[in-house]
Amino acid sequence: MNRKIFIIHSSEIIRKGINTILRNYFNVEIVLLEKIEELKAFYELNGQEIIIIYENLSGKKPVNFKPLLDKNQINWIIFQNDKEMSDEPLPLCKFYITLATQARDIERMVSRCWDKSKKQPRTEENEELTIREKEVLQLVALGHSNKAIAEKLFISIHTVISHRKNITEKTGIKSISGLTVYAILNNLIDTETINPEDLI
Amino acid sequence: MNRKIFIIHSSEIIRKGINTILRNYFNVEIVLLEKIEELKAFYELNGQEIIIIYENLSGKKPVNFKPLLDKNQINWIIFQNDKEMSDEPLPLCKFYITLATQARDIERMVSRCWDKSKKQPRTEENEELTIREKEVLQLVALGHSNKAIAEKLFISIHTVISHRKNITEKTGIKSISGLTVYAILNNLIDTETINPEDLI
DNA sequence: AAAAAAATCCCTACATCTTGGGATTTTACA
DNA sequence: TGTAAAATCCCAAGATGTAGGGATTTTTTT
Repeated sequence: MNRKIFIIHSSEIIRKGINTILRNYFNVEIVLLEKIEELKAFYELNGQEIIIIYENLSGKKPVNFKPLLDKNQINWIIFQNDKEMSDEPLPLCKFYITLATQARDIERMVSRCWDKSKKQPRTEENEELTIREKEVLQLVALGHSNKAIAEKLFISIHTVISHRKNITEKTGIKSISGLTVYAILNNLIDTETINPEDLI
Repeated sequence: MNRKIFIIHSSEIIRKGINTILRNYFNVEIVLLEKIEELKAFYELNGQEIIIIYENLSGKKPVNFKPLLDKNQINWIIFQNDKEMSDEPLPLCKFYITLATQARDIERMVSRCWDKSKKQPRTEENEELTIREKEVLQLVALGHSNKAIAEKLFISIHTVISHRKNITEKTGIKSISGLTVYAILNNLIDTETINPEDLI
């Protein structure tokens, strides 16, 4: 099931702060919105698991998202300024973020919102890349097209595509930039010696 | 001259939010601190150009950093909660960040802090990327498609393509992997904190 | 030698990116 | 307040990549 996190807050600083914190822990799409109204643009999101983190400064009664996104499994986390806690209990929400909240607290809150359904399996079958796959990955990270890789390795483009499919499957990384970072972290290419401008 | 930005704020959310915003615009070291006392660990920093962004919530009279870091050229920007503006004028500081401050405003403030010392020498035909171009480049390096970038930035895909054309022209880098390496080397993305598996 | 794993090759339909043209509106600055 | 730069938007054709199926031949391993 597709998962998303919406961060709705009027302050760009806070939006980006929470985003930075969550990005490190959760491999899901995070959408930053300034106003609740912008959620309307996502009406078509049905049947998704969603966490909404939204501000409730000045102690107002918080919005109930249920009718807004009815087909989705949603949980929400309320961002509340320390000093302005509402007196009334907040509906369907057990989690609060305050200005002072630490990264690990935020991470824990989001985790709990999802934990009840299921933890990411995180298939660590340790699917090592084969030699050929590493060669292909290296060339991908060096900026070569499938066609160019085929020529360089004296194989057909179909084979290259097959290898890339396997690489994507094993690493779980789809994007070229993700693969590039992976290649750097796994010493398949070297940012010290390689000039980005050399990367065709 | 070595330049640094210190962000001092008790809230991790805000520290990381400002950091995320500034990282996109300034290729300098940014240090995040929770308390002013932690600045002491940097006493040895002499003869540097420093900007300190620190919180002054609850309208207290702000700290004067001058004696603290005397040998440095320092400027500071005060983080002030909207609702709690101090009545007395703040010394030597013309810039404020509030909760509601936008990325562009923060960037401008920091720019102005440094602008007065010296205008960018405009070395060579300094084909600097614009702010928007950097934003797009960052998202490219984070693995997003043009379409996804368009949605994320609330612009049309045509605009994204335009920006990418300009980026390619200015940097001379065509491939996504090359742009990713460029982004890493220019601190637009951070391999320390970003997991390649997060790169969609 | 049989089984398993790796490497090779092929296809189609569709999605996405690139290239090479534009044009208009906003914003910054002098 | 006018100008330049930045940001925005649009099109079409062709290139390239992706997703989903396969299949065959080499190597390795047991």
